[in-house]
Amino acid sequence: MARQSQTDLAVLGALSIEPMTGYELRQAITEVLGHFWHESFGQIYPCLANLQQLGFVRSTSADRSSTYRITAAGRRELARRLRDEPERQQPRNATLLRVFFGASLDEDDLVAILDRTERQAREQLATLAAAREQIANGTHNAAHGRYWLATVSAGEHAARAQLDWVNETRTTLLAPQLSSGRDSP
Amino acid sequence: MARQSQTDLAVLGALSIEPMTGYELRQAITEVLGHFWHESFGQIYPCLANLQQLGFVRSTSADRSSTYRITAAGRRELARRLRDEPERQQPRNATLLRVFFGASLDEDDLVAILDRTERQAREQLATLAAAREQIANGTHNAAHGRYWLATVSAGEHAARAQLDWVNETRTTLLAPQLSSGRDSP
DNA sequence: TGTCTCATGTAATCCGTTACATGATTGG
DNA sequence: CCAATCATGTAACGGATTACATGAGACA
Repeated sequence: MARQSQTDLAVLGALSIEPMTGYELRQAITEVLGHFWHESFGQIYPCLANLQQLGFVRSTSADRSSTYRITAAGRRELARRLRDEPERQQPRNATLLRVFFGASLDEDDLVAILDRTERQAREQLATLAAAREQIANGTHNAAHGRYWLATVSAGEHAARAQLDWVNETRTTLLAPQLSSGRDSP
Repeated sequence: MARQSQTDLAVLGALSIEPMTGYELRQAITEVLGHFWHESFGQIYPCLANLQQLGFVRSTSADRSSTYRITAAGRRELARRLRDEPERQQPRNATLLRVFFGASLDEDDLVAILDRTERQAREQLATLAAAREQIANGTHNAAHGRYWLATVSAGEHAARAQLDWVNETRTTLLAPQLSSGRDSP
C-alpha cells in the first residue's frame, strides 16, 4: 500500500490562501511553514503539473513565469485531504539515538550533544517569536492568523520541552563536575 | 552530498550491547528503540552485509541463522559515528499542516484532530511508562540503563508538551461549546 | 562585468517501505 | 495439520533531495 504523499496537501493549502508561482510557493512554504514543514523544487514542480492535470489548479502564464491558482474542485479536494487521518510517520530521532548509546561516548561528547540540543531549541524559540510578530502584522490574519498561531505555539511547547529535558538530563547523566581549580577559593 | 544513513549507527550500536541475528536486531530496535527509532528488514540485512564487508561486524552461522557480533574496528567506528553531528532532518508534521489550514476545516474536523493528538500522546505516555519498568527490571542496566531512561524521559517531555498544547489550543481555537442541553441544570 | 535573485524544470541518486519468495520449527 | 513465529533475503516501488542545465533582470 503506497503511503500517499502529503506534498499535494501542502501545495493545495498554500494556493488556497493566495495564487503563486512555483518559486513563490517554495519560498512561502520555507518561510511560513518552515518550522514544521519542508518541500524542495524537485517535488513542487512535478506536483503542480500533476494537480493541474487533475483539474485542482489552473495556471496563467505571464512573461516566463506561471501563476497557479486553486480551482473549486481543488478546494473540495483540499477539504477532503485535510480531513483524512495521516498515517503516522516512523520516528527517527538522531539525537536520542546517540544518547541511547551514551555508554560508548566520552562525557565531553555527551555534553556537546546536550549543548547542541539546547542551542537548537533556543534558536527555534527565537524563530518562533519572530513568526508570532509577523503573523500579528501580516495581512491574511482575519481568517488564518489564529490557526497559524496555534502551529507556532505547538513549536514553542516542543522547544520548551526540549530545554526542560536538557536541564534534567544534565543533572541525571553528568557526574557533578569537579571545579577545574581556577574558580574555587 | 549524500546524506549519510543512520542505519549503520543503529545497527552497530545495538550489536555493541549484544550479538544478535538480523531478525533479533529488528525485534530489538522495534521494542527497545521503538519510541524514537525504526528500521525495516529491507534496511537491516543489506546493512549487515555491508558492515561485514567493512570489517565492523563478524558473523557466525549456526543452523540456518547467522549471529552477528561487533569487532574492535566496529567499536571504534561506532564511537566515531556517535560523535559526529547529525544534519537535522527536515521537519514534516502532518498534524500541524492540517491545523495550519484549519480555516478550510469544519470545527468538527478540528476537534477530531485535537482528540487524535491527545489520544496518541496518552498512548505514548503509557508505552513509555512500560518501558521505564522494563528498564528497571532488565539485565543491561548497570552500564546502559541511565542512558535508556534519558531517552524515555525525552519522549515523556515531548508527549506532555503535546497534551499541554492540545489543552491550550482547545481554548484558543474552539468556540466555547454551548451545552447540548442534557447536562446543565 | 559579474554576481545575486527570480524562475523553471529534469535526471541521478539515495533512503526506506512493502511485497514477494522460501523454508524450518513450535504449539495447539 | 494448520497457524504462528523464527529466519533470510531480494525486487519493486515511491518519495524526497541534490545536482545539473538554462536563462532573464537587477544592481553594484
